Amino acid sequence: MARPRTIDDDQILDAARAVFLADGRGAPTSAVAQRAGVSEGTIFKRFGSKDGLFFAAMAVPDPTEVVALARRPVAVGQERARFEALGLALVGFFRDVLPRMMCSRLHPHFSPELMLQGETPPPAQVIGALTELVERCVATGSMRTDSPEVVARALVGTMHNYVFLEWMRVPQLPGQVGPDTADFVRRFVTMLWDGAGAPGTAAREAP
Amino acid sequence: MARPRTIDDDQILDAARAVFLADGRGAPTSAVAQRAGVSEGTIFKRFGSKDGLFFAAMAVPDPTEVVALARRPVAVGQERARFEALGLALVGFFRDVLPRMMCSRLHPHFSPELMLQGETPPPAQVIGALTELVERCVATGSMRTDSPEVVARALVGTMHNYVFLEWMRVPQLPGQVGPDTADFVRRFVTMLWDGAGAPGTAAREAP
Amino acid sequence: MARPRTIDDDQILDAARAVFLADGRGAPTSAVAQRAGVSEGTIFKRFGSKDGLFFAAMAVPDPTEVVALARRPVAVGQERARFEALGLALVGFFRDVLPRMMCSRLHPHFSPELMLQGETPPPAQVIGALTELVERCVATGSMRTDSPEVVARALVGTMHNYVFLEWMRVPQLPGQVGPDTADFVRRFVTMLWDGAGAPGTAAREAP
Amino acid sequence: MARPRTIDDDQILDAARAVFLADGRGAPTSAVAQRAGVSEGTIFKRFGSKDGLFFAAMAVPDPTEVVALARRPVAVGQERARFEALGLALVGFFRDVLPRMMCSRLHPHFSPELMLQGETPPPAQVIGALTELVERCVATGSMRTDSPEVVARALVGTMHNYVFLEWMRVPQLPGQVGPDTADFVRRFVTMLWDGAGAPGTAAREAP
DNA sequence: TATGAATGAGGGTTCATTCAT
DNA sequence: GATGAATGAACCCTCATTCAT
Repeated sequence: MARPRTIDDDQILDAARAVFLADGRGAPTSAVAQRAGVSEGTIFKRFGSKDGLFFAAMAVPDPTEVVALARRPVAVGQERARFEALGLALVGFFRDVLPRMMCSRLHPHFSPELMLQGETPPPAQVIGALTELVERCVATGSMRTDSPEVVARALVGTMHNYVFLEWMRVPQLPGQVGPDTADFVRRFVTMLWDGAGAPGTAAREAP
Repeated sequence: MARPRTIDDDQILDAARAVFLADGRGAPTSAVAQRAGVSEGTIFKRFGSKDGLFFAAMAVPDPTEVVALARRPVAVGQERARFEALGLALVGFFRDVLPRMMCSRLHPHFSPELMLQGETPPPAQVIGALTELVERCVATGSMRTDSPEVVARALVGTMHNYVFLEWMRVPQLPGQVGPDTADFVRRFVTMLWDGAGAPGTAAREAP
Repeated sequence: MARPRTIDDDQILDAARAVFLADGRGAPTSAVAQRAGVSEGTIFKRFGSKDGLFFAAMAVPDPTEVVALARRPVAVGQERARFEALGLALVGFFRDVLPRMMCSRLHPHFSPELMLQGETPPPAQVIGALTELVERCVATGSMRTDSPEVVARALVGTMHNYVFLEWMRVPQLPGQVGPDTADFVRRFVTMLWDGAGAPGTAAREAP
Repeated sequence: MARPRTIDDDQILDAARAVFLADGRGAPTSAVAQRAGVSEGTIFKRFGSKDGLFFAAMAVPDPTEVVALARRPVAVGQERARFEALGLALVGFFRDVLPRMMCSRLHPHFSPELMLQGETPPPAQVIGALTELVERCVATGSMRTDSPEVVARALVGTMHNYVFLEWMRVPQLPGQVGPDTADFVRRFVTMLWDGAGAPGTAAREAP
C-alpha cells in the first residue's frame, strides 16, 4: 500500500471553506494550501481544479438533524415545543449552510445539480420533512390547515431570513428582536399557532 | 466649453449589474465596458476602481413601493388584502434586490455601511414599515399579537425564502407550491391570519 | 489678433520641471496641467507631445553667470578670489542644472543634440571659459600649469561632485566638510593653488 | 523534494540592469524577463514588485577595489603613482556605478537608505578611504595639506565629472582631453601635487 | 506521493493623445 | 484658443496549473 495521507481531504475542505467564505471565492489556492498545511500541488492532485475544490468545500451537508427532529413522533401536547425546537435547529442549520449556498450559487459555473449530494437537495429535504410533520399533526388533530407546505415554508423562511439579516450585518434593525434567538422563535411559533388575525376576521370569508 | 458627457452613469451601472449578476463579480471590467458601449478608461474615470463600480452597481434601492404600501391607511375589512398585496410587492422587491445583497455581501471588501444609502438600511426600512402597519391594525382591533415585529418578519422572511429558492433553482421542491406566486401568498396570509394551531391548543397556555 | 494667452509657456515649463523632478519623468501630464493651471489639451497644443514638453522643461540654460565671471578681467592679486567666486557660482549652477541633465539623459529618447540650445553645449561653455581664464592667468604669470583645461575640469568636477553628493542625500559623509559650502570652496582653491605635494616631491621628476 | 531553482537571481538582475540603463526605468518588466530568459511571474515571485527588482538591480556595489588600493601601504616615492592608479580605478568604478546611482535617485520611491548595503554608503567609503590615505601621506611627510578630505574630494570629483561628461555624450568638449584617460589622470595628479598657483602667490597669505 | 518552482494568460489600472464643443 | 470627456494601448501583477525532483 502507498504511504497514507497525513492530511485528509476533510482538513483541506475545512480550510478551503474558511478561506473562501472569509475572502471570497477569488482567494488564491495558495491561501487554502497554506491554511491547510499542504502544498498547492497536493490540492490539485486531490481535487483536480480550483472549481473542484470550491464546489466540494461549498457542498451543502444533508440536514440530518432537522429532518430527524421533524420525523420523530410527537407526543400529544408537545407539538408547539417541537416546532420551537425545529426553529432553533433551522437557525443553526442555516448559519452553517446559507453562506455556502449563496457563495456557490454566485459562482459562474454553478449548476443546480451540484446541490444534489444524495437524491434530494437539502432545502427540499427540509421542506419535505416539515410538511410531512404538519400533515401528521393535522391528521392527529393538533393542527389545522389547508396548506401544510405553506406552514413549513413560513417556518423555514422566517428562520432563513433571521439568519440572513444576521449574516448581512444589517445595522439598525428595529425593535426588540435580535439578540435572543430562542425568544424570537417562541414568539414566531405562537403566531404560527394562533394566527395574528382578530377573532371574527377569519380569512375564510375574505376574497 | 469642453466636450459634454455623452454616457450616462446609469447606463454603465445597468450594464455592470447585468454582467456581475450573470457572471459573478469576477467578470472582467472589459465585459462591462463592452456591454455598456464605453471604453474601460471611462469606467475607471467615473468609478475609480472596479470595486467602486461593483458596489455602485450593487447598491440596494430604497424599498419605496413596499414602504408606501405599508404606510397607506387600511380600510376596515381590507387588511388581509393589504397583506397579500404586500407579499406580492415583497416578492418583486426581493427578486430585484436579493441577488445584489448576496453578491455584495460576499465581496471581501463589503462593509455594512455600504448599504446605508439614506439613513436606514433597506431591510430595516421594510421591517419597520411593516411593523408599524401591524401595530396600527392591532390598535384598530383588526389584528391581535404581542409581537408585531415578529409578524412583520414572518411575512418578510417567507417571501424572502420564496424568492431565494427560486433563485437557487432548487430542483424537486415538493408540492404544489412554486409556479403560482399569488396563490402562495394568499395561502400564507390565510395562515398568518388564522393560525395553524387547532382550536384548544392555544399557545397562551404553553411555556 | 487672437485672444492672448493668459498662461505663457514658461509657467507651464516651470510646472513641468517641478513635477518631473519631484515625481520622475513618469509623472502624468495631467499632474503638470493641474500644477500649471491649464488643461491637458493646452499642453499638447503647445508642446506637441509629452516628450516635447519634457525636453523643453529639462533644457539646460546657458551658464551665463559663470561664463561672465570667468571672462571678466582679473586684477592682479585677485586671482584666487576669482576662483573662489567661480566655485560658488558653479555650485549654484549645478544645483539648478544637474538634476535636469541627469533626468533628460536617462530618457530613452535622449540625444546629445538636445543640449545644444545655442552652438555650444553648456558644460563645454563652462569648461571652455574656465580654461581660457587659466590660460590668461598663466600668461600674466599668476598661474603656472601645462594643462589649463585640467585645472578647469578639476574645479568643475569638484563642485559638480559636491552638488551631486548633496543631491544624492548620501548619509554619513565623513569629516567636517558639508554644511559650509564657502569653506569647502576656499579650501579647495587653496589646494588647487599650492598643491598637496610636499616640497621636494615635485611631479616633474616622477614617471 | 520540490523542483530546485533553475534560474539565478543574478542572471535576472544583470538583465534588469542592462534593460533599465538602456531604456530607462520605464522599460516593461516583460523586456527584462525576455532578456533574462524567464517568465514575468518568476521575476515577481523573486522580487515582489517592479520597484523591488529595480532597486535590487541598481544597488551600488561596495567599492572594494578602490578602497583596497587606498588602504595598501605606499612605498616612499610611489605616492603619485598610487594616486594615478586610484584615479584610474575611480574612473572604472564610476563608469559602472554612476548610471545606477542617478537612475535610482531619480526614481520617485528612492530613499537614501537604499544605498546602505553595508554600514557605510559607497561614496562615503570611497571618500573616507582616500582621506585616510592623504592623512597617512601627510604623516609620512610626502604630502602637506590642512584639508585631507578636500584633497580626496577633488580627486573623486574630478574623476566623477570626467565619467559624467563621457556618459552625457557632451559634444564639442574643448581641448585635447577626452580620449586618453590615463593622460588626463596623470595631468590631474601633477596639478594636485604641485598646485597651479605661481610661486609667490601662495594661498596662505590670501583672505 | 508531496513539493514548490516556473509558467503565461488574463485582468485592473494608468495615461498619452484626440476631438467635439 | 481652451477645455476635459473619451479612448485604447500597454503595463504591472496575480494566480491557476503544470511538472521536474
